[in-house]
Order: sequence, then structure tokens, then C-alpha cells
Amino acid sequence: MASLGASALARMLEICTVTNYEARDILFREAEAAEYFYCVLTGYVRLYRLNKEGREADIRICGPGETFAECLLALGDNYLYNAQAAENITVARFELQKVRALAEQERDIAQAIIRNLSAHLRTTMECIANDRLQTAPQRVAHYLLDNCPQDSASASIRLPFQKSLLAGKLGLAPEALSRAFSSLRRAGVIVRGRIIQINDVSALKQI
Amino acid sequence: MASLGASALARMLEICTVTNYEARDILFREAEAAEYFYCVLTGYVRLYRLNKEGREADIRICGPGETFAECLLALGDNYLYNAQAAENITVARFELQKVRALAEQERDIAQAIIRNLSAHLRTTMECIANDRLQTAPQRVAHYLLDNCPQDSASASIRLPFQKSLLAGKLGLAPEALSRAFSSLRRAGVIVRGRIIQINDVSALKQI
DNA sequence: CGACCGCTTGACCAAGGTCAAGGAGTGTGG
DNA sequence: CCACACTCCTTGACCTTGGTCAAGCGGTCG
Repeated sequence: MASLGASALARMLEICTVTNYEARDILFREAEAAEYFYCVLTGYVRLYRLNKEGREADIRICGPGETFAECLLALGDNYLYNAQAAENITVARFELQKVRALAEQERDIAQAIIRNLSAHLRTTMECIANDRLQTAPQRVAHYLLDNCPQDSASASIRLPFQKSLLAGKLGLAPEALSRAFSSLRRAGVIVRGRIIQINDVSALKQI
Repeated sequence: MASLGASALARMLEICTVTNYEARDILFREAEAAEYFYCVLTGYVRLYRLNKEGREADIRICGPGETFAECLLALGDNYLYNAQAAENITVARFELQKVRALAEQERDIAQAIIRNLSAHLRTTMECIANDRLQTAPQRVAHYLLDNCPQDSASASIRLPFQKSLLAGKLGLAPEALSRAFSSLRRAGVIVRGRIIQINDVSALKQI
């Protein structure tokens, strides 16, 4: 929304509702009639699908500032996945109908939607490539490097959420994440709780 | 482009160039400076990435009517993947710069881009979900059902491309696709060359 | 006829999912 | 203050899935 002009911004804020959910609340389910798209303000949201045996697979983890269900803006009447609060969260929601109407009137809004969809499409394709090309330790290394402050030789990261959530985000079972972390120990990665110490950033890049 | 008004359509056609490529030609490579986005007219294009050992993984297979590299419209100066002609193809290409400019002027074009990006984002997220939830035979069954004409009890499909391309599209090695097909024989799927005979559509849905 | 290409099949192996058991940390009640 | 429970994570054992390598098969083309 940072890119919107004053009037467009005002009109978006006008149709926006802020809501809280508690950990594990379901915001919506796959195939339900879609009314809103969402923007996370605080906390994390899990988007996931079920197969017919009931196993869950995460599709995306959304953090503060990220939107979801925006792909329904163009077309589509039903949600495509389940959305669950991973913790206590605050989200803003926008009625799809109204945003569609606004996008036709306000040029800024259409442009902002294009930027948003593009960025998502890019990260989503990136995710497919990573799933298909990388092993578990490589995915974890990749995630750590993406979240390293800079090209300093060493770094320390605090995970913003539970490890089980990270596992889902990377398309792994929690056990596999655990094993990936312990295999990264030899590359100088030390895990204690949510704190991850990286002694040698360049060694991590080799993986 | 079907949704564009006359003037918008004319302006798009104006900046469009039609090109042919031969099988295995590379249209562009990952990280190259991005100049165009593309629309396939005839044939199929493979979008893929490499890991550092040089293994390839397909991200998407684009057929007639589909576009690629549109995610660079909003932002981004470099291609994110490699694009290769899977056979002799004809594509239309559009200068990103010019389309960006047009999208700001012509409302239709911005709307069409939104629809296009939305649709891609949906299918791409769908792809992640399928990769993470389904086994090889399930993916193949899913593909066949998606390409069945209707809810007739039986059907016959002709693959529009080589099996090795389908394998890549489904995130499998060619050998795994072969095995998946042979495991579907017991569900009444008969493969001869590119022709696939499905005796019992509902049995396939159970898988 | 031989070469080549795409596909299939078999054998083997590695990655990671699943199940079960065992910590470690935190909060609760006695 | 300690015992207990609970949650989350880790570890080990096992097994399934699918990747890889190599050989063989069948069709097509020169």
C-alpha cells in the first residue's frame, strides 16, 4: 500500500477491517465461498491443503505485511486452501468485491495488485524449483542465508516461529528439519531453541 | 488478449514480434537481462532451473496460448529461469518496457495482466500442493483427469508432447513416470505411445 | 541394415516420511 | 519447592518413494 496515492489509499483503508484470531483458529477453509482477501499485520498464518487421507501440506507461511487469497481478485469464488493462525494474530481483510471495483477505478491500486501478484508468483515458482532441486539440508541452508542480515562472516538468527512451522514451509516433516539442522552442525550451524548461530556464512553457501 | 478493447488490442499487437525457434533452442537463460515476455503460439516451451551440480528441474511447461516471464512485468531485470523450445515452436514476444507503459495507460491491459498473473499464481500454488501431497501415480492420475474431456465413463487422450516432458512437468524422472503408468494399468489405464486409454474414469479418481 | 532416439524395465541406493520413545523447557497444582 | 503434565523438539529404527545407472526394446530414419 506504500505505493498508493492519497485517494486510493483512503479508499482502501475505508473498506478494510482489522480482526484478531487466536492460535490455531481457522480463518477459512478450502472450497468455502471466498469473501475477503487478507493482509497479515502481526503473527503468522499457515496456508495448507489436505489430501484425501487427511494429511496436511503447507503451501505458504505468511508473515507481517504479506497478503493471501489475493489470487482470487481476478476470478474465483472459492478459497483454494485452508488458512490457520499459527499463533495469536492480527489481520486486515478486504472484501474482494469492493477491491475489484476499486482496482478498475484507481490506477494505483491495479498497479499495486500487479506488483503483489508478480512478487508472489516469483516466490512461488522459486519454491517449486527449490522443492525439486534441493535436499533438506540445502533448503535449510538456503533459508538461513535468505534471512542473514548481510554478507558478514558469521551471523545469528532468531526464528520468528516454531520449527515445525519452518519445516512445513520448507516442505519437510519436522523430524527431517531436525536432522537437517544436525547435519549442518559440521558447517558451523549451532541451534539452541529458536536462536541459530552461523559461524561461517561462506561454508553455508557451499551447501 | 480476448478481453481487450479495440484500441488496447491494437497497441499490443503493434509491439508484438512473432518468432520461430527450433527444437532445443534456448530462448533465454536464467539471470540474463530480461527484455521480453512471451506468449506461446504453437508448440511447447520448457521453463527450468539448474542446481549447482547442473541437474535440471522443470518449473513449468507452457503450451499454446500460455505466457511466460510475465512475472517480470512488475519488477525485475533478469530472467529467473531458463526457457527452451521442446520442439519447433512459434512464439510472440512483447518488450517488457513497452507493455509496462501500456499497462499504465490502458485499463484493459492492466486488468488482463492481473487476470493472467492470478491464474498463474493459482496453478503454481496448486503445483506445490500436488508435489507435496501426491505420489507419482496420483500425479499422473490427476493429470489424466484434468485432461479428460468430461465425466464420461471412459476416455482416450493423446499426449500433446513427449513423455519425458510430462515427467518433468510432474516433477518426476522419466523412469518414474513410466513406472507410474504401469502401476495405473490395474486401474484400467492403457498406454500405447502417446495414446492413453482410460477405461474407468471413476476408478482413476479413487487414486 | 545399422544408428539413433525415446521409452521401459530391473537393480540398487539415498532421501526423507512415519512411528515410537526419550529429552528439555515451561506452566500448574499440591 | 517439587511433582506432574504438556508441548515441542530430537533421535533412532524402519520402510516407502523415487532418483540413478545400465541394459534392453521398439520404432524411425538414413
